[in-house]
Amino acid sequence: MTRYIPNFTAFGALASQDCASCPIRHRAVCAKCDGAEMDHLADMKSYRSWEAGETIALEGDVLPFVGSVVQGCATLTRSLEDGRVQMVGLLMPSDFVGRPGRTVAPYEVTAVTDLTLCMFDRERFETLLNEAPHLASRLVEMSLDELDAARDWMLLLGRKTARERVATLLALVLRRAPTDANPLRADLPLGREAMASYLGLTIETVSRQITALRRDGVIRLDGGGRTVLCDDFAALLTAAGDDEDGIMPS
Amino acid sequence: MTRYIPNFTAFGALASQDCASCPIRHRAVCAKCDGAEMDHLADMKSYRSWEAGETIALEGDVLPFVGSVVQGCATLTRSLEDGRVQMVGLLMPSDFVGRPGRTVAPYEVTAVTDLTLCMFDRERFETLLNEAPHLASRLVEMSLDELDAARDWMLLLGRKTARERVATLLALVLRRAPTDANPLRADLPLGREAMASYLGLTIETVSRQITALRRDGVIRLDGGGRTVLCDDFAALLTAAGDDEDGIMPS
DNA sequence: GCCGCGCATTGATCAAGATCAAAAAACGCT
DNA sequence: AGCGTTTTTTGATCTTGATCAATGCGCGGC
Repeated sequence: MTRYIPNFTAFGALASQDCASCPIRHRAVCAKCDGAEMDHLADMKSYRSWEAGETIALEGDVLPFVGSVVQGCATLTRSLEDGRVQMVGLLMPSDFVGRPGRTVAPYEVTAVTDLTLCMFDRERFETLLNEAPHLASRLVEMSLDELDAARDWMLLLGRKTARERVATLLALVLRRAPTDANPLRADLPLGREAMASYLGLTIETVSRQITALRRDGVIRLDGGGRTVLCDDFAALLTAAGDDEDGIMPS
Repeated sequence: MTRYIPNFTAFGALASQDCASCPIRHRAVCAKCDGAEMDHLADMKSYRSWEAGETIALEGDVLPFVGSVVQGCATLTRSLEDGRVQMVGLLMPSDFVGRPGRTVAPYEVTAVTDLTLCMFDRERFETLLNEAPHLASRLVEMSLDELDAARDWMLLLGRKTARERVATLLALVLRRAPTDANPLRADLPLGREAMASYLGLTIETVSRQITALRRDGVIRLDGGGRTVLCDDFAALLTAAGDDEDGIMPS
């Protein structure tokens, strides 16, 4: 039974196969393939880094690569002509980036922390995809998980209250945090503005709801509001309006 | 250059390859494969119909098949414990249903009109996927298109006004309508309740916004509010807050 | 035609969150 | 440490869409 984490990081499911850094992960992708194909993958890789705040691609840019996050954190955003912005995805380590079969990025990709990507030339990756059925069918599953996560977020954006939205995001970040110790603790990769953008709210509302959750003893803050602590994760999930515990049968 | 329709129907992209009914479409999927595989597909198919209003699967149900819509219209919905419901997808003819690699349906699937599906046994389809790389890599692209559509909808749910949401949905329905004649005309497959569910609004708000769009001369109604007419599609797109015309480079 | 039911529209009021505005922390820099 | 910048918090008010409550309309049955 594997832990199902309902967010935009389903591509990271690969990382559950004993590999945290990029090269090992891509080896895991091809676990069912023979050694030759693994070498082929290793051969195609390159790395690149961006600083916090840098734009990786604008809406409509040609993206010549696919790849995955090695370190750091990036956001995907879509916007309206008049400047309204909605974040549609949050990329964390081990998440997949890019679109085999499509040249153009349909949303803006921005590094929110210093970021390193492991990249493959898109066309060569597509060729590989056509030759390695296990890789392709794994990628289908991953895309569909990603789709489920997007649809979960639609439920949040369409029906949840401000408090539930904020609690949901905090729970998501805490779940993905490296430490499992009690109390749960995680550094927020996103500032208030990015959180608001992700949640379909304004900065002020996010701030007020965080204050309210703190007042109610559901969470504590540290490090100048950049670190969340949680003693009672069940209470946080209740505040998120969604007390399923994220365990799913395969 | 193909028309990019930003909704949940990206799976229908297959239908652009000269095939409207299900068997032909699946043949198109395997256009690059050899004839034997096409026959294999034909062999595995079965059909089933549901009446308007019937539930096809509940959240958490085991879905033993994958397939596609031959005729009619279905909705995907996700809900919170307290009864709040959000529609997360609208399935129209030629759209794909189901999740290779996953047994459980993560949302409720309901027929909104009389509906016929063309189905494949899920496990046999997965086997096929592992054997036919072109099919798998095509399915990756389709899933990613579907993901883009879901993320477009996140922008709508997170940032658009009630008027923009309603206009967006009407534009979407008109775009998918069979007739291209002027004035544009389409029967609404969804009642006000389903529209509200899709748009993250209430029935009353949807009704008021439709009235307002009618008052402003952007649309007309017919057939007791079940048919939309539109003389000025550009005006509708403007009201949708998103006047890109849906043309996308491949 | 007339009745009854479900669906859609319209109206009055309310409340959650947005907006406008200011104060308070946190952080980087010299 | 001191200063300026940026981010976060807090406060007051306004607006959009939700809620509560009728009313209207279309359609099928007899």
